Amino acid sequence: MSFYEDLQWRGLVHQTTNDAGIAAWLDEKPRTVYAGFDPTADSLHVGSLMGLVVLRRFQQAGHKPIAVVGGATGMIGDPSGKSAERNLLSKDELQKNVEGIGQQMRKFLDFDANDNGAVLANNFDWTGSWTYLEFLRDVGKNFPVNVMLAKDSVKSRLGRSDGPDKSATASDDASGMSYTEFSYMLLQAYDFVHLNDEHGCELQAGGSDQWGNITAGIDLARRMGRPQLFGLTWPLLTKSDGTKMGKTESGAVWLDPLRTSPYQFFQYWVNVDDADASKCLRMLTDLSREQIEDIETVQTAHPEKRMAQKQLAEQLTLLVHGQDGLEVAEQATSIFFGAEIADLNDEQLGQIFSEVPSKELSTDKLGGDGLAIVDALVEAGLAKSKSEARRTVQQGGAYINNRRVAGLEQTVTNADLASETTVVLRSGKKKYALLRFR
RNA sequence: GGGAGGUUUCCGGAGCGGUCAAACGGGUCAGACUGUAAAUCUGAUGGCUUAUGCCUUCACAGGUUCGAAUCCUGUACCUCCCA
Repeated sequence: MSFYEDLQWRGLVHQTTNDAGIAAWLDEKPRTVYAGFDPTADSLHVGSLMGLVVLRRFQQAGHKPIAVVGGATGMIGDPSGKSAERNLLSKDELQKNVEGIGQQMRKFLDFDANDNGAVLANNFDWTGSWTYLEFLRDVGKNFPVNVMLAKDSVKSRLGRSDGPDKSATASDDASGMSYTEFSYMLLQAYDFVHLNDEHGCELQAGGSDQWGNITAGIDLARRMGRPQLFGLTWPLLTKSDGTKMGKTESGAVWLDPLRTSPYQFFQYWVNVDDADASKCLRMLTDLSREQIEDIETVQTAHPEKRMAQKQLAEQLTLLVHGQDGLEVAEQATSIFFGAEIADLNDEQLGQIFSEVPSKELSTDKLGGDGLAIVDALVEAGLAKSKSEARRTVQQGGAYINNRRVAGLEQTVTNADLASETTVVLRSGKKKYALLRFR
């Protein structure tokens, strides 16, 4: 199976600018490909995973990937897929974000390979020093406004309902767009030309919402006398219910362990719907076609084993957080789902329960008869009042180190320390809190 | 400007002088079931050293009564109707 066929099988090809020839073109010799990333935060999130994984695949197949962080375009805001004008970020914020993102990319791309080492570029570097007049003369001149107006990304924002897809063009939220956003396309188009000049980049990949920007770049290159360039888009990663992948009630799922812990990250994937799991396996993991098909067979026969979700979580956590992150996530998972907590040290507990609230108490409390379970629950913040704590215990919903509390008379003593200083309390299925005794 | 009505525990909403910490529904929290799902079922749901006890709560402030969320007076806010 060729590289391109593999991409297709994985469902990573949505549209290309040359369906007939691109497979052979990619096989012919190593190509240079680029994809852009939005520096709206100092970390990437699951939404950006597709781009990273696609570039990674290209690199593994021998092609040279360029990750472009939009330091310049980020100052303007891509109107594609947005329904409203975007807030602009300051230069400093963007600089910080670009650095953070570049760091994360190292996990996906090899920047040191000899022949096809990945390149990280920031388009602010080649656009930041432009003057307005230069830009208008060199780039703007090559953009017919009527063509720009015909792009879906523009059309939907202007609320014109004469597009090919009338239903998607919600004319009732015609919020309009500023001249600044209108110009976004020109900047991204020029990126492609620049990368072709500097790195011989011939292919731009992006999400399907980037199609208009990609073709704009190809058009611009032609008008400016550059070679024929190519474009490829992947489908947007959506869930079977139509919503975006990588969002939880509490916000985006980030790749930065400080924003989304390895455990939470792992859990996100374990909880993916059955209907979406195998799609994600294909698109996002490095597993081979055979492996994935095996998993799918098991999944169909025994959905309750959640094989696809487990594999997905394991593969992606390993990729994003490394072996250590995966181990912590798995350990945390077994503990959060009932395994008894014992024989751990403070450091392990601290990692596993990093986002669990904790409270420090004096060691004295453990002496004598110990600390009454009801008081312990209140101290740990798991119950608002003693009455509430009492109810929880009576209903069998209180746990010390994942062992169910037998009754109201039970106390927390030295024997209950799960590590040097810490007792893990739990109320109900998922609510944990730590008591640290100093 | 004239007229009518409302304000209750997280929300909606009963309550019409004692048996009201206050029906019922929703939510929430526990438990069971389960695939770390959904649905369902069970229990709990003001606080207090769990008590046939005490304290705080029915817009706010006073009053009548042995006794008030319930009656009266005033204050604030809200809704509706007629101009």
